[in-house]
Amino acid sequence: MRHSFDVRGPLDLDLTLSCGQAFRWTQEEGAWRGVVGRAEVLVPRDGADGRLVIQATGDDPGARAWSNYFRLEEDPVIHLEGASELRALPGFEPLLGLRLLRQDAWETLASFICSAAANILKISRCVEGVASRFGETIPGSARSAFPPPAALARARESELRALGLGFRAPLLLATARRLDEEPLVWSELRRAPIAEARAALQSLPGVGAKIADCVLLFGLDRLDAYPVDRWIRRATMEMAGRRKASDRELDEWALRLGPGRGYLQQLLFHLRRTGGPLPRLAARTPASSAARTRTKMRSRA
DNA sequence: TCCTCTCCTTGCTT
DNA sequence: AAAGCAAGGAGAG
Repeated sequence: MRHSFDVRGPLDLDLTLSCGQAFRWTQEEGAWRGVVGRAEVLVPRDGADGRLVIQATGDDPGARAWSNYFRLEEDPVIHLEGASELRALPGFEPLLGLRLLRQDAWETLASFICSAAANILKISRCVEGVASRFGETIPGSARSAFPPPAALARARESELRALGLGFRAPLLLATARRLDEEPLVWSELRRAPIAEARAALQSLPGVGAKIADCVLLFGLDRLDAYPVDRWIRRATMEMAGRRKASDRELDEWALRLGPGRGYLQQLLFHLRRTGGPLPRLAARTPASSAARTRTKMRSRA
C-alpha cells in the first residue's frame, strides 16, 4: 500500500531515522527501509517538498497510523518554547527537521535495554537479531516484526547472548518475563505523573532513570521526559553554568526548558556533538517546580 | 538517602 | 597488539 502525506513544518528524514531513537531503519539508495509494527516500509528520501511518501508491505496499519508515527500533524517548532536562546545558535535551525517518532512502547523498552553502554550500530544489531530469531516474519519481506513479551519470555539467556546482547541478555529476558506475567498498562503511563511513570518503568530489570526516560519520550509520547546521558549531562551543565551537578539537580534544571524539553533533548544531543559549546541559559525557574519537587520528596519521606 | 566505584559484553577504533 | 571507548544498570561500600 502506498501513502502520501502533507507534512506540517520541516522534515529531515536522515536526521529523524539515524539519530538514535529508532533502530530498525537502514539507508538504501535513495530511500530508507524499516520495520514498523508488522509492516516493512520504504520511504523515498527525495519526496516532493513538504510531502512524505510511504510504501508499506505486510500488515499496513493505515494512513492515520503512519501520520501518527512520523508525527506529521505538528510542526516540531511548537515544542521549543523554552529554548528561545538556543534557536539563534548556528546549526540549530536545520535540526528542526528532526521529528520524534511515536514508537511502540514495548519495542522501545526492549531496544533501550539493549542500549546500555552500546552504540547505535550495536543496538541495531541486537534488536534486529532478536526480531529475526523470535519475531513473526512479515509477509512479502525478509524481515520480522519485533516479538511481544510473551514470545521473548520463552527465550533462553544463552540464545540472547548468542545474538550479542552480552550482560544485557538476562536483563531483557527478565523484563520480558515480568511483563508477560504482569503487563504494564501503557495507556496509564501515558498520562500518569512523570515521576510515577518513571518509577514504574525503573522497577523493571535493566531499566534505570535514563532508559525509563527514553521509553517515556520515544515510546509513550511523553515529551516532558528528559533523558540524561553523558552528552546531555555535559550539555545541560554547560547551559546551567555548573561544573558539577547531581542527576536530580539536572532534572530540576531541565524543567526550565518547558514541556517540550524531551524534544529539545534530542536536538541538543546533535548540537553538542556536531557543534560547539552551548550558551549559558538564565535560570528562569519561577519559584516553582524545583521547590515544589523538593517539598513533595520531603513530605513523602 | 546519596554519591562513587567496579564489573558486565561486544566490536570497532587508536 | 593492548587499551580505549560507546545514548547504562546493578550491587557494594
